[in-house]
Order: sequence, then structure tokens, then C-alpha cells
Amino acid sequence: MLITLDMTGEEPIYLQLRNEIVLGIGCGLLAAGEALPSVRQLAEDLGINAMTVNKAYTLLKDQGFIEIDRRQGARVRVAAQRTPHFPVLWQKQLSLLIAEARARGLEKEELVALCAQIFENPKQGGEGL
Amino acid sequence: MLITLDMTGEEPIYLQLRNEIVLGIGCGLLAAGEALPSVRQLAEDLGINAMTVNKAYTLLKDQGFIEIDRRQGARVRVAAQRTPHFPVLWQKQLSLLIAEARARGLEKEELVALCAQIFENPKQGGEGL
DNA sequence: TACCTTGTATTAGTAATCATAATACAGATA
DNA sequence: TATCTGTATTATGATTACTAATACAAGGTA
Repeated sequence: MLITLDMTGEEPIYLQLRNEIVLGIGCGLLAAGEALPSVRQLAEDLGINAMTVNKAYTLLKDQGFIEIDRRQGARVRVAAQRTPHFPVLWQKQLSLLIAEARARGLEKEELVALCAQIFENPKQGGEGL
Repeated sequence: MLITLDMTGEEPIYLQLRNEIVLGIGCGLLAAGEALPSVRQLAEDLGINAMTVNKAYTLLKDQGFIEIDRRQGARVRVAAQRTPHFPVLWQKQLSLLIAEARARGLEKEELVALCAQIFENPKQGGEGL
């Protein structure tokens, strides 16, 4: 999977990397059980420090998206993605985004249609606005 | 409208304040055209510095949620909330959240239903997960 | 054994953020 | 004149974020 980073922007590198991988999993570009590059390999490919990659991996592990074996490296988590409780922070962020949309005059039908569209292809995003 | 801040958490005060106001607008607790407290008044009520309130207000103004008249203070923006182009950052954040949901195994129907529910009452959030 | 790979703990240093405070100013209003 | 708006300025202290360099631990393999 191709990963591009914006080294000039304000978003931290490790967060960009984490988000790219989450998007990859969500889109199916990264299949369940698929191996991720080693921290050193990915760091070299991206031209960043290995600890920065490690920070992203650790974050993904703590959030339940990947598993890390000290011997064999990281891979996309197979099971248990369907956590019983969805993260509270996730719900708060979603509520805030929807509140912003309402404040800007978006109609309920538009929102629902947009969410359904993004669900199909999160990397493309919503082209209809 | 009642505003509560978490002074111990990690989220910046000015951001909490900004988000609370956005939620208030989105839920209709703050009507279009309604006046907001002055920066000094709100700062005193909340026990924070006036410049912190000013930072939140300036952010809300730059994002198109409120209008600020130097004479009469701030008020919820009446028109033009329906911006022709929805903020790119908003779409990116929504795409990321939906990708996270997919990665965790949420079904499309569940997502749509949840979004519709939150749209009705963003402050309540999604209780169904 | 020797060497490769893997992740990770530690340390460090630079930079940025955040909240606050004290003023001061411009403009409108009562 | 006195008082209310927002705002620009400057400063300060504390904290945190971010990235990097290095060394270590553990397992695989020739």
C-alpha cells in the first residue's frame, strides 16, 4: 500500500501514518492478518525515524487495529475488531462533526447519503459537496 | 446555554469552549442570530481568562459559525452557513471516522442509523453502541 | 557461536502549545 | 464622561509534543 506523508504540514508524522493505515484497513487495502513492514523498513522507505513509525504502530496496537509480535513484526488484527463498546471518543468526534454539519445547514438526508457514500470508499471521501 | 469545562483534562480550554458552542448551534440551543455573552462576561462566568474566550470566538468566526461586531459583541451567524464547499478538513475527518468504524466491523446500515440518530440530537450522542 | 532480524526502552533536545496576565487602544453607547 | 464592546500587544511560566540517536532484549538462522 502506498503511503504519502506531508512533511510540511502541521499534522504530526506519526499521526498521519496512523491515519493512513487506518484508512487502508477500512478500505480493505490492508487485509486482516496482512503483515505490515518492519518499523525500520518503513522508516527507511518514508525517510523518517524508526521511533516515529514505532509510535504509530504502538498507537494502532493500543487502539486495537493491529497486533505486534516482537519476533515477526506487526500485522493487521484478525479478530475482535468488533469491540463491544465503541470508543467513547469516536462517538464524541462523530457527534461534533454532525453538529458542525447541522450548523452549516446540511440536511439529514444529505448527511446520510454522504456517510453511505464514504462508507463505500473512505479514501475517496465525499465528492458530492 | 449551560457550558461546562473540564479543567483537568488534556483538551485545551479554548477548544472545549469552541466545541460546546458548535454543539449548541447544531442542536438549536443557540438560535441563529442569538447573542453570545461578551468575552469578559463569559470569562468571568467560567473562571477563565478573557483572552481564552476571545481565542474560541475568533476561531468560531474564522470557521463561519458566528459573527463578531466590535460594538455589539458576538452572535450566531444568520445566513451563509450553507457554504458552497464543505470544509475539506471536515470531510477528511468524517472519512477517517468512518474508516475506523469499518475497520472495527461496523455495518453500513448501523452507521447510517447511528448518524441519523445523532443528527436528531448531537448532544446525546449515539447510545446504541 | 555469530549475525541477522524484530520491537522497544531510554535519553535528549528542540520546538510548539497553552493559559494567563497586564495593558492599551478603537469604537459605540448611555 | 463613563462604560461597554472586541482586539492587539507583549510577556511569562509551565507543560507537552515531536523527532531523533543510541543501546538493549529476544528470537531465528546459518
